[in-house]
Amino acid sequence: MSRVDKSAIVRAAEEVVREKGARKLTLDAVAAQCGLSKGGLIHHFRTKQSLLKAMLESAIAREDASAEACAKAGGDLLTSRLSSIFELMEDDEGLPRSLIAAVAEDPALLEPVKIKEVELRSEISRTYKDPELAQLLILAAQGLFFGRVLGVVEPEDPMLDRLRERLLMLSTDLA
Amino acid sequence: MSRVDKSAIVRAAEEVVREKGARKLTLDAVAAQCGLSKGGLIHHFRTKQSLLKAMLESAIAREDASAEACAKAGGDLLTSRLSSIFELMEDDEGLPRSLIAAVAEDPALLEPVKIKEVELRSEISRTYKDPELAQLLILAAQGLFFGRVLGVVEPEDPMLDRLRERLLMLSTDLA
DNA sequence: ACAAACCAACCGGCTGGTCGGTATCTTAGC
DNA sequence: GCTAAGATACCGACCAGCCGGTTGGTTTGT
Repeated sequence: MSRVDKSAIVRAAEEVVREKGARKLTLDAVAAQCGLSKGGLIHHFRTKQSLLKAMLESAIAREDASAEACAKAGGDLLTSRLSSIFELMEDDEGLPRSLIAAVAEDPALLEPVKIKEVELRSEISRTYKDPELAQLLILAAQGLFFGRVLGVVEPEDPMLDRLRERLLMLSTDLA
Repeated sequence: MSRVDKSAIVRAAEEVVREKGARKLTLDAVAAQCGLSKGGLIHHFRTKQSLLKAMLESAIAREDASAEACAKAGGDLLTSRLSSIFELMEDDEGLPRSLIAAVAEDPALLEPVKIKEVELRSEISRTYKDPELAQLLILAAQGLFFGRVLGVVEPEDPMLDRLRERLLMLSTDLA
């Protein structure tokens, strides 16, 4: 066993980005955050890129899990996805932070995100009578999400709740 | 007179980000791009932060000008804003690139963007009977916009045109 | 004993920014 | 109109700190 595992390192990296910004996401900073030497950190992730990749994968997995949980609870595709986006927003901002860090470092790292997105779109096209409108609802949620990522939307903004309500309403109308 | 002016430097910086990514936006790279030595560049922008700031301001000004032009042509507030977002997307990606570079370097640089956003929101609340729905339309366009910034939406995607049509339709319905 | 986990010192390249100088332009006084 | 003087634009060598990654070794678990 090890004192820390990979997921703890990923969390530490997210914490660093949240506290100091994507530009300050250095191996030293991550190592310090999880009480490891840089050498120890490198033992787990041989390059910084591989750490970024793990951060993205972890965030994607979390979003998928969240959407699936909502789907299990009876929500349709659109509602599940919308809920998971909002959950990510309220939650910990792990994905957004990872996104910024990754895209700044190397845009190619976003490939898995892109693939997920394309899958979602085709799934929507297959499921809904009016796929464009369904798309737009997802996009609106994502727009809000990015607004929070960039810090242009305050977390406490009451408008946020109203918009979520409205989106979920429109979503059930569509089903 | 000078061989190059500040706006030329800003354009060069955008070009660097577009070609090499936000992480490679270095003073040396920008200097090379506009045929200047680093010393010459520093003469115009004393720090990298001030260059980033100028990039953001330039991008914001461009978007405002675009929206205003559309408003002059008879569009209402929402339609104008939607059009300007789509125009930015097709155009040169100056703003998106600047956004990424800035947020990676120092999130505080986004303050002016945030202010603009808040203004727009209150303007929408004042103008429309159903401000939430108007908000959602803007957000959807922004979501699309960020999708392009991150490279998860292809520029040639035919869906893009359909979504734009749809958004503009919904916008005129709302007016 | 063997491997995996971890550490601390170190290195080379990059990057933001400085510095001392040169070239080009502007202005003033004659 | 000409020139001296000051300002502005620009150059390129240089530096100090940072950062990703290496290495050679020590500890820890089995």
